[in-house]
Amino acid sequence: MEHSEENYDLQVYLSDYAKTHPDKEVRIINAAINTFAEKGFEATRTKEIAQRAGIAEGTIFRYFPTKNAILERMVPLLIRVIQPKIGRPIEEILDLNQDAPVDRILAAVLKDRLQMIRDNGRFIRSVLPELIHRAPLLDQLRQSILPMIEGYVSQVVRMGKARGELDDSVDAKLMMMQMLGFVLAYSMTKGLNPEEEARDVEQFLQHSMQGWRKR
Amino acid sequence: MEHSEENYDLQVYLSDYAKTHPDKEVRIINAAINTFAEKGFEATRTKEIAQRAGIAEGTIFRYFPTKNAILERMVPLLIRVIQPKIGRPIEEILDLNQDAPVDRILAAVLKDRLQMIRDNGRFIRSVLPELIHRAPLLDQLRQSILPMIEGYVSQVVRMGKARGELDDSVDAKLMMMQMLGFVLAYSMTKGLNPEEEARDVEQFLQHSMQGWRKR
DNA sequence: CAATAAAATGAGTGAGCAGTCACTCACTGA
DNA sequence: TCAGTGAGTGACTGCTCACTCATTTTATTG
Repeated sequence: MEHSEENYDLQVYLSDYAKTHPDKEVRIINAAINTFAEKGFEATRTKEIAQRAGIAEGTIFRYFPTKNAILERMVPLLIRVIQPKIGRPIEEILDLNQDAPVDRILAAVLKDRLQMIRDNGRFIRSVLPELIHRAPLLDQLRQSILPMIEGYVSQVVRMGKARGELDDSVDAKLMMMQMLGFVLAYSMTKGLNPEEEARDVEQFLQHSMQGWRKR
Repeated sequence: MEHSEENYDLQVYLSDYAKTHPDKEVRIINAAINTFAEKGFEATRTKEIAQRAGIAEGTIFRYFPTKNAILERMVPLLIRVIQPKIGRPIEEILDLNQDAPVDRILAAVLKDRLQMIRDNGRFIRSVLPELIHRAPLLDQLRQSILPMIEGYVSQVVRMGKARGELDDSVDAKLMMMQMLGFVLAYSMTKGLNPEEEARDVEQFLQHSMQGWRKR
């Protein structure tokens, strides 16, 4: 399908899991991530997962009882990969850079989100589409992500209001939706290359901040 | 799955197709839309489509060579359903209401989009998820929708600039992305009920317009 | 009301595939 | 040196399900 794209490697983004779990299990998950991302869960044959992982088909079932179980294992792993990416940068910016203007903080956050999606695109694409008709797994993902984003955005909003940078009418939920919407629309319509992205983020924030600024 | 939701009926939203095509064919498509929306394409058995359509399994294959062909037929139908919904209201507002302020036009457009998604949610949910790993079909859908939205938004932007309501720096593409993003984020996070939606749309536009207005 | 054509049916078929299991063999430790 | 172990293997199995087709039902025609 997309031959140009490189294989995703869990080792890079979740090295502690890769270190504390059998090599073969990690190889199976990696093979599954990449094949699911390319052709989807249903169209992926366990035979192909085995081939890509460089093992025999039967070995898969020593580590996972069913094909489904591979997908189920992937959900908490995806959460572990993206949750710290959501939390850490905001905390860093809030702690280390207390006096940066709000729009600089938001710009850094947006760029960081888009970078995260660029880095983990394959992993996200392998899991997310399959969750649409698996409500429990989707909820698991949603509930571990959305409240966290909202928490951080309202922290920024409180700070901005206290400093008199943001208008009192600004609602954290709506602001989160505007930012989430930007990230979503951007991921869907653009090819996600870093240079033009940086420009677009600036332009988006320049306009959005006008609407949020104290008046 | 979601028992509360009513069955989607193509007849309601594409009556000319329903009139010019065999009754059984329309029944099959309706049954497929609703079953795909509930369990997804792969998990849907042709037997179940037949049962819901009130016909025998074999009859499906008199109207469609393969199960896949049902999905492929659905894509142009979805386009036919949502394309006029995108075009007509904007044209109406632009033609009949030349002197309405830009933010009123945008509010009407946004509300109309959200209503369209509410009306055709089942149809969209039955088709869209299945296109993620079928690039040609997805492109077909994207290319018939995105340019149209962009065209209309730039029309509004040109008008707004000419009237001195919108700032010269406003970029139609970015504005489209902000609006598309709002619709996307809204569809994903909210339960889509009309009353609170109207309030949120107003709030969104109130802030966004601050950023777009002539200064 | 035959006679013929067309449409509809659903039991049957077989290709495809997740999951099994009898077997292999590298390694261990006695 | 060799019995014991268990991770690893891949041919095999049993089942599912999209699709077929011989038969039945319904529509059309003279």
